[in-house]
Amino acid sequence: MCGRFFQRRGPRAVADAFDITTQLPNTPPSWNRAPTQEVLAVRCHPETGARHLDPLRWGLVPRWAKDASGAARMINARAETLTEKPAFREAFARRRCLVTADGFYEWPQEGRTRQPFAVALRDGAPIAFAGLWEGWRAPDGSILRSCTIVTTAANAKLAALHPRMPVILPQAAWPLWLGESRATAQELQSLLRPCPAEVLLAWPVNLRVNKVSENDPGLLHRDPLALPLPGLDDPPPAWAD
DNA sequence: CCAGACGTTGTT
DNA sequence: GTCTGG
DNA sequence: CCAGACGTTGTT
DNA sequence: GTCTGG
Repeated sequence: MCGRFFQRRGPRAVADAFDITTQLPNTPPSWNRAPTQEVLAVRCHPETGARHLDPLRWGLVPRWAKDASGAARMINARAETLTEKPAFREAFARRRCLVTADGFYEWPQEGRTRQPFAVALRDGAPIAFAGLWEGWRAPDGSILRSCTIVTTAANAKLAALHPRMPVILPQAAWPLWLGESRATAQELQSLLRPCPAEVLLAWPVNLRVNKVSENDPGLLHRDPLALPLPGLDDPPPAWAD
């Protein structure tokens, strides 16, 4: 699944990677983005067609929610049931976005020690998670914009860590998912599959990542005490501080 | 009709 | 809001 | 996802 | 155990 991720790049670099020419938010990089926090999402403005990079709260709050407190459990949406679930159906049809990241964390289920792993693209490129967003009107009249990350079955690489993984969309799929080019629900659904195992790296990282308050580049360092796991990788050399 | 849920994950 | 359960 | 709280009364 | 907060 995807319950924690990291984004080493700042808004400027993210905007460059996603061809954003509109105004930039000042959301700082983070090595520990957690549910209920701000994440950076790419959205296509329905009228101008322009791409925007916007801060959204991670954890979708449906329009009909009475308060925003239940959001922490709506951090993921299963790709297989997007069209059925009342909480996501409308957003899937009209409010899709790309949640930007440089990688994510997984905590393997089996095992006594909950050794966290980082997962990233082998080439170090920015990641676009398939996302959905919603606007929720708070009692005071303000609008809370929130989002969720779509999950699918794990590929061979991640199956050792977890049965589910976030949907990572290739650049070619971005216009369709963002609604910049017309797509049927079936076409959109076909984008929601696991990315190829070969493009991913996974390595054990510092246990400090468990604590949301810990947030520095050192979280991504390989944990020297981690037990061997089939298909384990080394961190990208460029990331060793 | 009204009331109440509306989500994901994984657990023994 | 919209659907399900009673 | 993990970490941390989880309660009321009345007391000094 | 289960819920909330980050």
